[in-house]
Amino acid sequence: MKSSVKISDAVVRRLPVYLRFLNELNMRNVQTVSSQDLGLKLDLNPAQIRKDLAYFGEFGKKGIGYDVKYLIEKIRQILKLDQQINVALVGAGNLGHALCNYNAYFKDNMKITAVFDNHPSKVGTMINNLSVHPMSELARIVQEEQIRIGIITVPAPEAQHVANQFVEAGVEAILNFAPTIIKVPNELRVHHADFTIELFSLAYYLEEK
Amino acid sequence: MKSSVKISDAVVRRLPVYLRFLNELNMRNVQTVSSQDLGLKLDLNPAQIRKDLAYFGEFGKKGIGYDVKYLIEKIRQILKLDQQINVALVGAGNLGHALCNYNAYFKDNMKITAVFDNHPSKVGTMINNLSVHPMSELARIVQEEQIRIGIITVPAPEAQHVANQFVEAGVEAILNFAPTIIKVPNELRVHHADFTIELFSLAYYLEEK
DNA sequence: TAGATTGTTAATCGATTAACAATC
DNA sequence: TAGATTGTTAATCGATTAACAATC
Repeated sequence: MKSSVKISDAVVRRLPVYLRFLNELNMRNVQTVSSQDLGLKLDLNPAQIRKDLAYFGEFGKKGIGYDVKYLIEKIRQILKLDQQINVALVGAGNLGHALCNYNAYFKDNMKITAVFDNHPSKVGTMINNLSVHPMSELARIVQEEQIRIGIITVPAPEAQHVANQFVEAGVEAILNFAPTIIKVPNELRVHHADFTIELFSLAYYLEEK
Repeated sequence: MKSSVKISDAVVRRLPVYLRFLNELNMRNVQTVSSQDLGLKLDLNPAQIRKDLAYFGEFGKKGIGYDVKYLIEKIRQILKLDQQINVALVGAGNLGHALCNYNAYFKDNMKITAVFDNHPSKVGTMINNLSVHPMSELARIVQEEQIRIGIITVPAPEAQHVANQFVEAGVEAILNFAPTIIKVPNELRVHHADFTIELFSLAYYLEEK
């Protein structure tokens, strides 16, 4: 792993895409894959894939390609998915519910281990095997369960407030689904999963009527 | 509107962000806003904002800034949100449900007008005021209701199949929430709303433990 | 008029792609 | 050995930012 070189966000975001397809190949018992194969399937330039991977080490074999199992292991290490990462979710609506359903899919790396919501009709109910806690317990549970990532699935007007509480509780990163920009201290990382942007920008590409 | 110049996707994706904040300003009865103000609030470079807008026309006034109401109108035109755009959704799970709840939020521009799911326990149930149809009715309803955008909220293994049916039914664009890459003919536009990429890439930025 | 702010050009920065020696 | 494919450098392409004349 060549440290010192700053890896761009564009590169980091392609790693999960590689990982997902590699897992698929592995399940089909494919041993080896070339950047050519990957590029074809993922709509990416093979040179870009090789360059992305080369930031982190020499994972391939000239003339052969990449060993699928080995590359999976390496990308999991790079993304820190070789350790369990606990996640808390605030907002037990339909979206929050949907995300909890992914727990199975994530295997044992990245796991939603606590759900919060302040609405009286939600507190105490169960989502899968997790009970919904009131926000007053956020700080305590984040500490006790060593939760490192917070997911926000509340309506936009409440998102900043929830973010503040996550910051105070000590999470290291936030994934915000609310369609609004939240401000946090520099040492935290925030990603936005804002589908309204995807949907509205899609409209731009429709044919003129 | 200077046509001929190809507008990059990065520019197009910022337009909904501008629009959202402008709507907020408008609701607070703010008359005018500068690229400076916008940049501060949206974490963007003011020069970039001016350049983005200038691709489409001269919307501002030197020394003053942009008229909020006027700019809202213009961006809505650019994004084609000044006409109603009907949307179909396939996959009546929690995620599909969550998206249907946004209908109110979208006012009358972009509207989910039909929901589909092939699971017997779903067909015929109601989501808000929409009844869930079987997939066999997709083509007919897309035509009858002039649906132009398809949203996919089914599990990954079914996503490509649903996409094919959308293509056949004649939608112009697809928003795919399934964590897999779908292939469609070139004349269609596909956007991916894949939160697993956001979540996994977030892990990369956690502190080494 | 003086201050503010646009629209736009030029400069910079960064990301993608092509090309190819090295080598399995 | 011949063919395939990597890792990496150099070339290209595109996006962001700085700077500033124009002007409200």
